[in-house]
Amino acid sequence: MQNRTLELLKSYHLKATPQRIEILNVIESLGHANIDEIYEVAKKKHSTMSLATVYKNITALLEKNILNEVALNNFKSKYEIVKDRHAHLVCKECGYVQDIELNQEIKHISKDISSDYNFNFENLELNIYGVCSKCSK
Amino acid sequence: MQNRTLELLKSYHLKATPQRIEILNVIESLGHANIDEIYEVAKKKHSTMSLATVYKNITALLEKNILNEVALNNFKSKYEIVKDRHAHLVCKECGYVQDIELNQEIKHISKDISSDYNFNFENLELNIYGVCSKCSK
DNA sequence: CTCTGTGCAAAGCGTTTGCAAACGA
DNA sequence: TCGTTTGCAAACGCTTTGCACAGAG
Repeated sequence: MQNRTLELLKSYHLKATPQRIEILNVIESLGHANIDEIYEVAKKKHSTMSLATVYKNITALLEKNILNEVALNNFKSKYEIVKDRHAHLVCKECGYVQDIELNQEIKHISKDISSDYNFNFENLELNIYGVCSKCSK
Repeated sequence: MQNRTLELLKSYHLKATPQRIEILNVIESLGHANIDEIYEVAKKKHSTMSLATVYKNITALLEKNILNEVALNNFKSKYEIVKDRHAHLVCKECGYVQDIELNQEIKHISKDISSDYNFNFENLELNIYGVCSKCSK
């Protein structure tokens, strides 16, 4: 797990319990994962890990902006470590999410919106749905 | 309700029941609505309308691509009548969703992606999160 | 007339909550 | 030591399902 994440935990007075660290490790290694995936993988290292613990931690980490929710059509939300702006390729078949770079043009949009629609911009989410190479075979 | 929608129902052999038409009317008039909102509003005209009917219809209409799901961070999914590409302004406070035009630049992205990532592009969803004018007062 | 759609009640799941014990700081 | 976190089990709420009846085509 990144040191930055550990520091974030400290700064928010969230204790670095083995369970919490394991959850963060799983999310980092998978890139994006839903509750069940996190639970299943984390349980391998931490046999006593409970689903309730996963839920409680996800909620806490979302509140502190250490994690980000990725709401998906047709699939359960996935979670990712907060990182710089990027877009998602989402496979409609298997639900796999892949990060791609967000090009400069799109980043501009935010400013325009704020003024055009009297909307207090915070962040932008671009999800591109389709079928991944694996599933289209 | 648009005639186009009625034709779509016919072409898919979905019966134009009063309940189904009312549900479509509610979604069209609200723009975007979640299950409960649809149920509450539709019930006003159709006092016998049941929640199960709403669920079943939403599922059927999604399958036929007459409706589109709008998955949201922190809120229940909303549904909209399928329409041309557009983006969403999403208020983090109240969950209100507003359509905005999707500019030309973004539409280009789709083609690039397909080749760059060996990804079979289908559609793109751009959600811009922030606080609406009403909530920022 | 046929077959889809509706409404109800029950079943099924995913998620949250309360609490006692464990544990990090 | 103190306050947070964990794990369990129960509670909760949303969604789905089965079935008999109604109704659209």
